[in-house]
Amino acid sequence: MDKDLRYEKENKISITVIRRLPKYYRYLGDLMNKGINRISSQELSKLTGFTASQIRQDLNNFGGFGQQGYGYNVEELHAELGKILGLETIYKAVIAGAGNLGQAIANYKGFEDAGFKVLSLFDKNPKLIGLRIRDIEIRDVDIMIDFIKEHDIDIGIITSPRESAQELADVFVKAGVKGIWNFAPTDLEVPEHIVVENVRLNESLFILSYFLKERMEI
Amino acid sequence: MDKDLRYEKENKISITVIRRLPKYYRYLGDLMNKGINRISSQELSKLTGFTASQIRQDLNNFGGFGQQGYGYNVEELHAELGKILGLETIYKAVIAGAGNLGQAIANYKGFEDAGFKVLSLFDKNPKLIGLRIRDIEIRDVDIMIDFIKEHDIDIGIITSPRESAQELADVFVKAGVKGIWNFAPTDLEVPEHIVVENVRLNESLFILSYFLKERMEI
DNA sequence: ATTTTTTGAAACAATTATTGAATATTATAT
DNA sequence: ATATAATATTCAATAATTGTTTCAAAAAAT
Repeated sequence: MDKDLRYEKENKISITVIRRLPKYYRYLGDLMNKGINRISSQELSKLTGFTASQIRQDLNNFGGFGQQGYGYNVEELHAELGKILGLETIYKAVIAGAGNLGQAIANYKGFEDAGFKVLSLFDKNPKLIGLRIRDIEIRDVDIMIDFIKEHDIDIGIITSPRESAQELADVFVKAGVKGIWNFAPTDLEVPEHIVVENVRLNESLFILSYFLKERMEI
Repeated sequence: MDKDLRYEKENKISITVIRRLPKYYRYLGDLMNKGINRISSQELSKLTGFTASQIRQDLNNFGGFGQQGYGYNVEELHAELGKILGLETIYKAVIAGAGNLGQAIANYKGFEDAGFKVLSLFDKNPKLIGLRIRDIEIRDVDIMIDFIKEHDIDIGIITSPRESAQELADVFVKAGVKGIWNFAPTDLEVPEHIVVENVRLNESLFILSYFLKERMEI
């Protein structure tokens, strides 16, 4: 297939659809754990809160996984969504910023279970360098670029204060990571081919505040 | 004004608009720090990436803050957005789950600066109880309900593992918090009048994964 | 006083979500 | 075993929402 055509084809699935997939994936995982092996869009609707038709349309973007009169096979759909989300791949990651947030991420087994392996943390604080979170070592940020190149790291995670975020992103890009997971409250400037996903804790809290205020006023 | 009418009026501003406000607020804050006191929608567009007309439309939902031929007064618009987002209020919060993530939030000065004051952390781990993060004490989760009632806490923050999240939410609701900021990867069931804002770290990471995979395939 | 800038509002376009018809499968009843 | 009813997806059409473009009016700059 022509590369550009392919790109267009892939590209036509909108971000709003993509952002719903992880939720489907999560509920399907729950169903699997409960030993349920069959589900209709209507039942999934009750669980997720999306309408049944929206769920069907979302899933149909990627192929006809369901069967008329039967519904969806839980295990199969879970696996398909895992493939779509790229969760069958093992990604190698490093964390820049070994404060509480960086440590929290390094500590969280859930990410490793999903195929995201943190190989090292980096910090400039001498008191932290040399320590270990689980068995992940905290190294000097000065050697980060070499470490990334050497270990062929896919994902750089930024959990530093805002001020150093762009600088760290530059190092990540230079070192050759493919994606950046950014927790700093700033918009990173990176080349087009680098994927950036932001976690905006501030914004999330502000939105909570907005609705709290709204609720009080009514 | 009639309560229901008021509600409808408030309600007609869509969540997609609301979710853009914090970004405007952030950039306006940056501009203030740079001593810039005037900005046009076109300049804001360059900064935020939203179109100028969308910015004007968004802001006009809340009132005509701009002036033809001049643009927007940075300080004034920043203040207005702060009001809209409810940031002039001081919110009292507690954190349920004093692991790395809970500690990270307790440690983050940025939240306190924005008017969110963490009065206590809670955990069931005896090794943590009694410790202090900055000057915030970690207390036994068993006394959480009384603490919340006594101190008239507005926001409950859940940074516990998934398994205990719903239970903690129930305690929060019973104790009378108005909103919950939930970091656990589960959908909480709470009464309608409680505001819940979720931070889905898992989903964010999965979306990064999706785009990484997509990029590799092209 | 004239030109330029810039907002705000309305018209238009695109995207996203819902509905309904057609079709296939399963379960039930005979 | 077969026919029938109920269930549930898929696909196309429609509706609703969201975003962009256009343009008149107002203010600022020259």
